[in-house]
Amino acid sequence: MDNADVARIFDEIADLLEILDENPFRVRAYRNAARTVRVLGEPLASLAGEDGAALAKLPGIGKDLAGKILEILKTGDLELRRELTKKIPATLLEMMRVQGVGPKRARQFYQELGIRTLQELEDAARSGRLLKLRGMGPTLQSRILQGISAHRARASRYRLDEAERQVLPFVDYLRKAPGIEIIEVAGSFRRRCDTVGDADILVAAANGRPIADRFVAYPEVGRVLAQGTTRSSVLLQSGLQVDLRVVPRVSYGAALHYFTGSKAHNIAVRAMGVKRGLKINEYGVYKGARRMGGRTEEEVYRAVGLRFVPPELREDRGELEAARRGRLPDLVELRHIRGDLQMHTDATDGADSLEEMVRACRDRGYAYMAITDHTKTLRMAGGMEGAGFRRQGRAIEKLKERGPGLAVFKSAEVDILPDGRLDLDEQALGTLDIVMVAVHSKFDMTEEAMTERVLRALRHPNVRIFAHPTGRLLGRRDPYPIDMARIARAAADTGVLLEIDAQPERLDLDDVHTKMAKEAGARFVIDTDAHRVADLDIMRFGVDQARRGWLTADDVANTLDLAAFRRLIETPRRLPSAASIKGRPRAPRKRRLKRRGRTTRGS
DNA sequence: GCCGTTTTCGGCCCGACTGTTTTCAGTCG
Repeated sequence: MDNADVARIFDEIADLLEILDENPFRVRAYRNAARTVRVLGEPLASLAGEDGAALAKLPGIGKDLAGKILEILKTGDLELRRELTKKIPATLLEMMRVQGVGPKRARQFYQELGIRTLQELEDAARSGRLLKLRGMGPTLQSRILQGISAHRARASRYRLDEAERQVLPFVDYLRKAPGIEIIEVAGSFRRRCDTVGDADILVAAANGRPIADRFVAYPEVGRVLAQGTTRSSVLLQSGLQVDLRVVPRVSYGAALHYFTGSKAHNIAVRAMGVKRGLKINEYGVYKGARRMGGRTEEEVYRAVGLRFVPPELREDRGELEAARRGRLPDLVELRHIRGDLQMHTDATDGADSLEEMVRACRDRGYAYMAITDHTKTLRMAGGMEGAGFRRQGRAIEKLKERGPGLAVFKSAEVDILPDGRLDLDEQALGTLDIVMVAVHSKFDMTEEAMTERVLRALRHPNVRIFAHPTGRLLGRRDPYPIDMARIARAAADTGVLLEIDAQPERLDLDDVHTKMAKEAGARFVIDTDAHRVADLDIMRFGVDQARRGWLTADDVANTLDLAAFRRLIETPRRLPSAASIKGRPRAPRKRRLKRRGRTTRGS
């Protein structure tokens, strides 16, 4: 059982308790615990110990929930969950995923009509049986039918780049509505989450009516879910839900803060307001009837004694405590990036030539770049043997004579073989300026075996960068099992740089692992893994994720100027320490103090 | 079920829209 399994069980219990109309704060406690567990960088199992005392120090997890985590880790399930599912079939939970069906209606369907599954609900709605229920009319019944078909059709979340392609043209269209003073996309899109569930467009305007009218008339709209003067929602034909909010200019900052979220961050900020006798809502900050601010986000934060928190950090992962202490990180920006360290050419699976990639990097103003074609085991990508890299090396040398306008490093994305050896002979490795390693095969190993495989590769003295460390492909392939906490400690120990791969379907490392690895002392590179010239422009997605992982420019090696970067890669790497060689987890660090935010070092 | 610059007990964020209801419950974000 890993962290995600524990989180899933806690969420399931929250749903079941909600259907049973239990104390809503108890429900929230389970949801909070699920969230804490889900964003925890290291495995619960390594933190648990015998009595779970360290678990009870995690935010939102007390003695009881710590015990339940231990129970899940030991038995794979919870007695409480089995008890609850005796009263309420777990199949009701899928019904609650349908828009318009919440805990009350799910229970009503089950208790009064004996409906247990989504299919039974659809049958009942089609035959009109739902109309017998109190509070249920023909409109709701057909709305539920629509919700069921949308639920079946929908891709659950969109990658950030896919969401951009849909939302930005919509914003351009909406911009032409009369009376718009400001328009901006908020929500997880503004926080630059790797995937987006729905898009929130926020508008400042005196009169919301004409804006809502234009909003619902957008040609790509498939269905209008709601339309009001301040809030409207549509479902695009693609399945993406887009919400519109219109507020007066004077409330714009409070509304932007609120609709940017995250929900957990907002709740925490509002709770801080409550302690100061303030009410914070999307229209402003109020003391009694007196308005204290809300025109800008800065005013909202100032009201609760905080500095402005960049949207990428607003996940209630310690940013409020850091803001209170004036220790928010000065986040890395796209303009800090001086070079791109992973890209492919037509020598393997890239589309463009060496010369074209070099010219494109120079045109983007970089000071340096690295060519990282694949090694031989990756046959489907046309991986090369040592001879191929020597040939490419000569081509790079020749190019340099013509003065390409930036430094071009000879590199390779070397496969880590299943036993941890590298897929390139020592002689060829020695000719490269930078050795990057990655896993591309045999993903089905155990976590222990995969971790040892990678650790062995990282101990090779030539290795500088570990690329896309978990191998995930958003929406297509789960990360392979690997103990990232151990990998991060080894990276910190040896000076191997961890990659944040900017491909929107990778974004690997993700934000949670990045923050954890930073706290372990690791450093990073952000690169595009470009397979054609146009891919070089996706660097910004990698920077977004790095920011979500709390990285500053100092944490990212390819923000160094050429001279400093050259020194870094020409300095022999640190040898791994004994602890790292044995792969033994270090003694638990003194951390995870009770208060949220104390888990992160200042930056 | 958690938590403590009011507290170890009594709180726990806040508002909009819809459909059904003659005053509000349910859902959603």
